[in-house]
Amino acid sequence: MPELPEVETIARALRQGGRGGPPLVGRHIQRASLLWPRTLAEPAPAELGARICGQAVVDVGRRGKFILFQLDPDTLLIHLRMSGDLVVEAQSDPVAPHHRLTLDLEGGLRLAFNDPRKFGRAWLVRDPLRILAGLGPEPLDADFTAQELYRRLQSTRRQLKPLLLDQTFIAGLGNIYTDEALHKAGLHPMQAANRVSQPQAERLWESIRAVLLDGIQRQGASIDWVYRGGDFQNYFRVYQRTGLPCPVCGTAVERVVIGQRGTHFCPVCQACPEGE
DNA sequence: CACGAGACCTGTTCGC
DNA sequence: TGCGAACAGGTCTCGT
Repeated sequence: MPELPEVETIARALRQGGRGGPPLVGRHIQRASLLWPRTLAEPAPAELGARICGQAVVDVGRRGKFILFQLDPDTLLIHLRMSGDLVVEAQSDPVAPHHRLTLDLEGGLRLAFNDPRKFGRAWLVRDPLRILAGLGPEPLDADFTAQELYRRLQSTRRQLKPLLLDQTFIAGLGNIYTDEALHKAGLHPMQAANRVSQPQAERLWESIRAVLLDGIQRQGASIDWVYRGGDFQNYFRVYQRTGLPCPVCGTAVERVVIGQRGTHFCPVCQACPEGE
């Protein structure tokens, strides 16, 4: 489920209400339940309750694909990985089978980290930068310019697809939005980064921002049984559209595997680079 | 440095 | 219908 637009949508809803839930900011945490120990990366499970109880939610934000609950004085970071979700429900609701961590809040509310595949992780730390330090630039920030992207592309020969998925290169892109951005930019997913021209880099910069902003505007993409809410899946250009016509030229969309990830592209619009 | 494979997990869908 | 294989929005680690 969770790439930058989905994570942003969830963070906004938790901060200001939305998706049917009330805002969390200002509420104190009264109780913590860890139902799958490995979900908590830090601190040791035995320390969680005593440390988090009594802290208030000061703000809810996002960095890359991390959701940040700014407490006082700690920060709770949550990464949803493949199948995680955050839901606000009543404490009187039954605890769903895939809830891995729940926090009881003032007002009879429960914040639940639901994660069928158990890949998601939570960190309760004093300094969030310790966890976030390695992340690349935020693609929607003002200081992430086309020039900056071009400069970073020049520094490596890696293929574009795995490079854009690398969170240290740029934060927040996942399999969906990478395929969508490369198609919009007309770049082949196997193209070597340092062979992208400056005009191509500018087009890629514009495309990355456009697909992310579209995704946020649509409140993310809902696929299969995970995640619900957004409708960006109805506007996919290539992702999971193997064999269907490219929206630009009508050629059948192809699927290949690059870096162990399914990759969708138009063989005509995204011209095959020399030697592939 | 760059790449591939395997691990971590469960649920759904596809092919026979 | 049943059953195993393939596949899924992500990242980490290890070997070459």
